[in-house]
Amino acid sequence: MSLEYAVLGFLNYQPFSGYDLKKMFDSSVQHFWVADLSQIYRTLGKLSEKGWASVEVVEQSERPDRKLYRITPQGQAALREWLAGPFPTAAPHSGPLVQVFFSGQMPDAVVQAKFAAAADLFRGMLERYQQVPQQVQPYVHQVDSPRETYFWMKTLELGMLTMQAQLLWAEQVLRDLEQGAVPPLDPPQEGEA
Amino acid sequence: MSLEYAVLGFLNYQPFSGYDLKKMFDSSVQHFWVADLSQIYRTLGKLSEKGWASVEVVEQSERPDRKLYRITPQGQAALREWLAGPFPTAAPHSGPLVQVFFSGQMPDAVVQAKFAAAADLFRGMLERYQQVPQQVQPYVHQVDSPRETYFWMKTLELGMLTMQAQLLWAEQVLRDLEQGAVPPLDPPQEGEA
DNA sequence: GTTTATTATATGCATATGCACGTATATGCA
DNA sequence: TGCATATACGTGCATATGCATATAATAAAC
Repeated sequence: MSLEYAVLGFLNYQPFSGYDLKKMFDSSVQHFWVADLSQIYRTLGKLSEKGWASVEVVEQSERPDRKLYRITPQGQAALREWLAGPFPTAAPHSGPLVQVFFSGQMPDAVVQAKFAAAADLFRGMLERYQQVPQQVQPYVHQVDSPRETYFWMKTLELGMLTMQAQLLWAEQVLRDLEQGAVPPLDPPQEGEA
Repeated sequence: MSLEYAVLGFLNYQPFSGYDLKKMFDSSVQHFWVADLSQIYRTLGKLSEKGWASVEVVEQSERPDRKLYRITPQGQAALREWLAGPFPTAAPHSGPLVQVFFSGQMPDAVVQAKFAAAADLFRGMLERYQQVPQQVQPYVHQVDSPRETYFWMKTLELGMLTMQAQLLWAEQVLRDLEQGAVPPLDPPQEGEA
């Protein structure tokens, strides 16, 4: 449901085609919302069905036609209503933490490899997050509102804070493993002895 | 997909009925995986279809019959394989952050109310997390493995760290709002003037 | 006395998402 | 020549999830 309003939020800045929206998503909110292109197209379809957006076909020679979507007054009203409403709290579902929860069933070597990979992954994510300001730069100029920029940066800040926390947490497990601070597997393995 | 392995992970400790699994989920992994009862039943069905779990109907007088699910050797193999495999990285989708991202379109009063509510929500979550150790206590005794307990507690620790970070972050926005550190809305409103 | 909660299992339906694939044109690279 | 990539729009299918609802018995609360 939030994708609908994310798209609406972007359309409230300026008209977009689905293809351009995908770029906008990838360069601005990738740290908290990864949007599939097909999902964006489906959402745009729903928005125009509801009358929350209007479509204009822009013909291009040498390139496929573009469909420019523009937010309607009804769309703006719906967006405002949603933004003023309660937080869309979703139940958490973390696959990685499921693995961590049951990691005690694996030997140290496997756990070590897993957390080393996780730490690398977190470091990579952090680096990508650090590039977000440059990536949104053109949009910051286009929208040209310090207030918007403040909240955009706030979402990035939270992403970096939590990613940093996850990295530190994984590194702590790695240290515990090195120092023998993780209780050992009771039955060393099964089979040979 | 991870739910399947979460259920399998619990079955690897001891046989469970769907109803009891729901209680296990709610008292141990609620901070990173909230499971719907119907979803648990469906997953158990799939597990026994695959031969990863066997079913035993336990008849009870005065209560509905229970279906006790037991992990099979194939199930144990599948679990081990998954646990040793890569992290199941899922694309992030945060509805709340979508709202924050577009909050600049709302006046200060609305934003203030939203972040105050968010901070309250985060505080409530933190309190619930703090009760998890007591809630898992019986299971800690049953499973009786310091190694398992270590990783169980690690997931809780990460949950508390990130929740704490979110709370601090929301309180910072609230302070910015109070101190006028958030850039103002350009067109005060629309309509009257 | 009636409603609600607890124990216990399940189906049905709407919606969201991911991934594969299909269509079409033009450019650049090997 | 062939293949990948960028532009641009989608459909189809499998799966996951949430919520409502059905069934059925007992016990407690109002």
